[in-house]
Amino acid sequence: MLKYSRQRESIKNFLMSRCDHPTAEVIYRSLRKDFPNISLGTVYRNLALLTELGEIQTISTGEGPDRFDGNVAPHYHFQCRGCGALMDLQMQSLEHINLLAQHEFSGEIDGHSVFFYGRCRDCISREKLDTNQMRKVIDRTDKKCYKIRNDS
Amino acid sequence: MLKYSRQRESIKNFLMSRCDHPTAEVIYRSLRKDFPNISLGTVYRNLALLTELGEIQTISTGEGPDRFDGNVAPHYHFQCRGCGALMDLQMQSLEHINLLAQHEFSGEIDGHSVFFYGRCRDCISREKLDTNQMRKVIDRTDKKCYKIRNDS
DNA sequence: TGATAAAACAGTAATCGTTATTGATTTAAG
DNA sequence: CTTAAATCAATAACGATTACTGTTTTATCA
Repeated sequence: MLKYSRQRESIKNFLMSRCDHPTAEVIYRSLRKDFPNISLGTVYRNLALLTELGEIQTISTGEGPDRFDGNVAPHYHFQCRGCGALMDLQMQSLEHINLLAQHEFSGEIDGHSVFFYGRCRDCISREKLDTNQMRKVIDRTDKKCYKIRNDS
Repeated sequence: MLKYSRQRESIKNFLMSRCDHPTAEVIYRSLRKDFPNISLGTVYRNLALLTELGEIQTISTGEGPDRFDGNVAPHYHFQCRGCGALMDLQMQSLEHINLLAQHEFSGEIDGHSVFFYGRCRDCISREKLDTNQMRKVIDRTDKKCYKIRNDS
């Protein structure tokens, strides 16, 4: 039987308030403001539990620690080769690639995971700066944190 | 300066002889037949070096240890949810998905990684067996180990 | 060849991210 | 309010990988 816990609720709320897919460590450091005695193990345990319940998503990037996503609506991710930032992509579903993969395959394909790589806008700006001998930044647009809707 | 090493050559040869994307541990255990004193650190160091040189590929599955692939020609992988086996897929390139991802994105997308999931043929057979109260296997086709050509 | 320097080695300790264990605390149901 | 189970904090243990150390191998050049 699942019992309520303030720590778990707080972890979920924190994740839903962010779009940068924080690590367990980042969540831990933030939650210590509200729960000075919370332990990293509690964070990991609840992240695993919430993932099992389907309330959040665990994202394994294959480089460094896992990232966590409060948005369980299907969507794809981009990771910047420059700064490592992980961000959501607004794009259609790629269901059709399952059929392409199935075509010459003897097993049963029922899903896929896709990551896109490249440079984020900020790193592109920074590179231009570097090649221009650190010319001053004139206008620096802020990073947008858009939400992909869960319902619809 | 890069110097020849028998251990490194052997690791590369071993990887090129297989299509099951072994882990460092598996490579290590196999190489101990030829090099009784080889250390796991040597295997890891050379796998990292060979990857850097572009002679092999490191595959991070996000579940358990990394896998290594002697085939650096671009191709996609399938992982079985039943037995965890990682296998090559024969399918066309998915270059076009980069454009789909780029469409509403402000950075620059230059690559992707795709994994497919499901059940391999062997696990599907095993499941049928289970539901049929372990009826005897009549004909069991062997696992094929095909090679995707590096040249073309 | 033999001497030399750099690279690679085996062996081992350390690191990182994560999971498991323990005895105390919190939750929810009677 | 009692009780049992779930959760907790603290900490130890774990698996995969990397770093360190002193020795051996490789390639260069005398």
